[in-house]
Amino acid sequence: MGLAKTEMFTDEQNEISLFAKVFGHPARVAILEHLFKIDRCVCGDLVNEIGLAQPTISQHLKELKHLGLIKGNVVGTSVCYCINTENWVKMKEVMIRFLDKDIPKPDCC
Amino acid sequence: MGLAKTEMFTDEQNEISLFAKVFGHPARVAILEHLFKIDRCVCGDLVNEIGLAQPTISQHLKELKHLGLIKGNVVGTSVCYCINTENWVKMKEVMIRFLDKDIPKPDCC
DNA sequence: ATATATTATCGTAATATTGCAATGAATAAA
DNA sequence: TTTATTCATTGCAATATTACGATAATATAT
Repeated sequence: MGLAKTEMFTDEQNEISLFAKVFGHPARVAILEHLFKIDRCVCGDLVNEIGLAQPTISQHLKELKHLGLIKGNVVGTSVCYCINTENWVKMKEVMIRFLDKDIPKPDCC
Repeated sequence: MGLAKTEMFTDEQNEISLFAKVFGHPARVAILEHLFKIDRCVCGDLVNEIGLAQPTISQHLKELKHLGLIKGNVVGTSVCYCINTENWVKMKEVMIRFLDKDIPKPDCC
């Protein structure tokens, strides 16, 4: 059905999957890496930087913003985007808690 | 077109997005967490544990296996799955390098 | 007011994902 | 050999995602 049955999972499992899903496209990874690299806020040169069409970039930005990982401020006719550092740190804690489990004995089967 | 243009991104960006995509469904998160929890290898009780139909679980397992994050050994009529610890550590390094960037100054825009 | 620039939204086509019933393959037990 | 058990695979329907052209919305400049 193309629809994840979220009701049968814990809130944490659903949260992890939502964060992971937004990282599940290289364009969004590239947008985030560029925002980190230039440190200060950014506007629409993401289109030039990445090479996808403007509506496509805009759509990816929307998803990142919707999850709270970036912020966008209107500056004149353009929009300045930047990392939402507070939420990024929270997300990082959730994801690292998931990734950083005790490793079981090797060759368990 | 529903098709990511992977050729315009770096290998690392594509790798990150592939790992993230597999975590982008709560069932796969739940499978992995259960495999970590019971520490020793696991077979088909994942269906009971999670509550999705057997073909659905089997499909998710296939994706996790395809990415190398789990291993599966045939034991009689059942199959024992476990974390592929070596690859998990490698994946973790890639993901944490992505997540753990220097945080820019707050309120940059 | 008009023109320009920038970004968001809408609509649409192509493809991917999710979930499961039905079925198949393999092994173990009777 | 027959039957039961377990898991994989196939096929399909429903939904989601990706990408972009066209267009709307907003603000600035002339």
